[in-house]
Amino acid sequence: MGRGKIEIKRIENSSNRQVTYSKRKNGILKKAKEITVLCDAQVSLIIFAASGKMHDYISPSTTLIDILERYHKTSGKRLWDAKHENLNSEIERIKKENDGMQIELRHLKGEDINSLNYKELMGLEEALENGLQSIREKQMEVYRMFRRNDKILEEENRELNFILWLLLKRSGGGKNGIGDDVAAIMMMVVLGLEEQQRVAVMEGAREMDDGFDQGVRDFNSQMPFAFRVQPIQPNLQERM
Amino acid sequence: MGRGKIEIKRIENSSNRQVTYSKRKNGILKKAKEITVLCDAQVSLIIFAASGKMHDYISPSTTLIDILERYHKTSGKRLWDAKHENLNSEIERIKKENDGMQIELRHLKGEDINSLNYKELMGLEEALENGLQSIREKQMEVYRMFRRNDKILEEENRELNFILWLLLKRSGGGKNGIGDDVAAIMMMVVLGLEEQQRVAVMEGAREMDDGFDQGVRDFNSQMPFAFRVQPIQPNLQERM
DNA sequence: AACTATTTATAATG
DNA sequence: TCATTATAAATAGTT
Repeated sequence: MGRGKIEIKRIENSSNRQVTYSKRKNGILKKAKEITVLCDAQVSLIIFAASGKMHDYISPSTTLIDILERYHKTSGKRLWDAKHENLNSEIERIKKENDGMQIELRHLKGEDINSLNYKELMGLEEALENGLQSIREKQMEVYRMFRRNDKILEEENRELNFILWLLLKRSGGGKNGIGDDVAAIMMMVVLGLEEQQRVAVMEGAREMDDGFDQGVRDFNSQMPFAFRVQPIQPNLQERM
Repeated sequence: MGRGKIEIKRIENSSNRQVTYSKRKNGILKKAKEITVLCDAQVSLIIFAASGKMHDYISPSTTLIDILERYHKTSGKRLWDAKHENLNSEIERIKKENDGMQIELRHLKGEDINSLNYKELMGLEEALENGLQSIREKQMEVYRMFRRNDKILEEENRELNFILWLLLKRSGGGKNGIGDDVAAIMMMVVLGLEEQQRVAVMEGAREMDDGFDQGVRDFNSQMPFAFRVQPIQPNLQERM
């Protein structure tokens, strides 16, 4: 239906092909609309050009989904069912796993155990005992960490208090005494020191004092307060 | 394109409509095939007649699924995704539930507890202790059931053995002895009796015997075997 | 994109 | 439903 008859085979000339595509595409769309109106038909027409451009027509009385559902029913062909079935079977699988775990959990919590036989009860008991043991070991570990931390803190506290006391005492009376502000600054410095350095400062402080033993005794009986310091174990707070 | 021009509106004459449908349907299918070949296009065409009859054409270089997938990508329209997404989200949901339970299970078994804080460890411990307690109560219950059952069986056994012994002893020598066959029948009868009746029979048997105490003593020392009887508690086997 | 010669589709008819 | 045919519609090649 044109100036000349053409064979139905791929149009090699690319631009001709494109033009013909455009014309015929419009023709088909028009025909699809017409048959819909004229004959009460329902049409789903999707056309992809070689370029990737898409054109479609769906009869207005319906939807593509509807047509596909009817297509599926009528032709019996699969379409997207495969995917659906995969998903469905995966859901089934996971649900089963789920149920199994749920039961196991309930059993471990001592629920729904009427249906269990003696052997199963023994197995459960063992599992629970093992679990309890692990938990308690972990708790003990945490406890030991606390205690260790406390000890370190206590020791540090004691040292710091002692230094402070020493400084304050000297500041008050002796000829070698230092001022309150200097004592405070020294404390801040000491607080920022590493362990070894702090020990060195301690040694120095001892030598500064006239009678060390007496100083310790006085310190133990007179020191009325303690410093707050940060815990040495990192993450300790998180564990509380 | 016919003997006369027609308006594009529903053909009221049913048979005309049907004829026109048939002709135009063929026309569209032909055009779809032609554009496929001429222009490298990919076409999916599904037509439903008002009668319900379906006709379709899918370009041979592709599949309907493929076209629908491309349609989905290109147009962004939903299609079957709603169902799909529902399934997917359910899978997600269940998987999460699953993971949660898995973690809980592992924790209850004392695994992967390094990340837990002290409070959580305490909670776990309590849960395990509760579980253990429930399990042990259940075990105790089963144990008591066994013991009760055993006691009842033992007692019954003893009584039956005693009766048997009594009968056999008399059957052997005394003037009041009964025959072996009669003794066997009596045993069967006694086995079928209710508790109270059996006790009554026992009493009778005692009176039958000349010296009851001596009889019991003899029985205890001479009886060489025990009867097998059915357990009284039903379902006891299942629990083993 | 428009034009138009020609082919093709199809409405009416038998 | 099938075949025929007059005519409308589609479109290939051209401008």
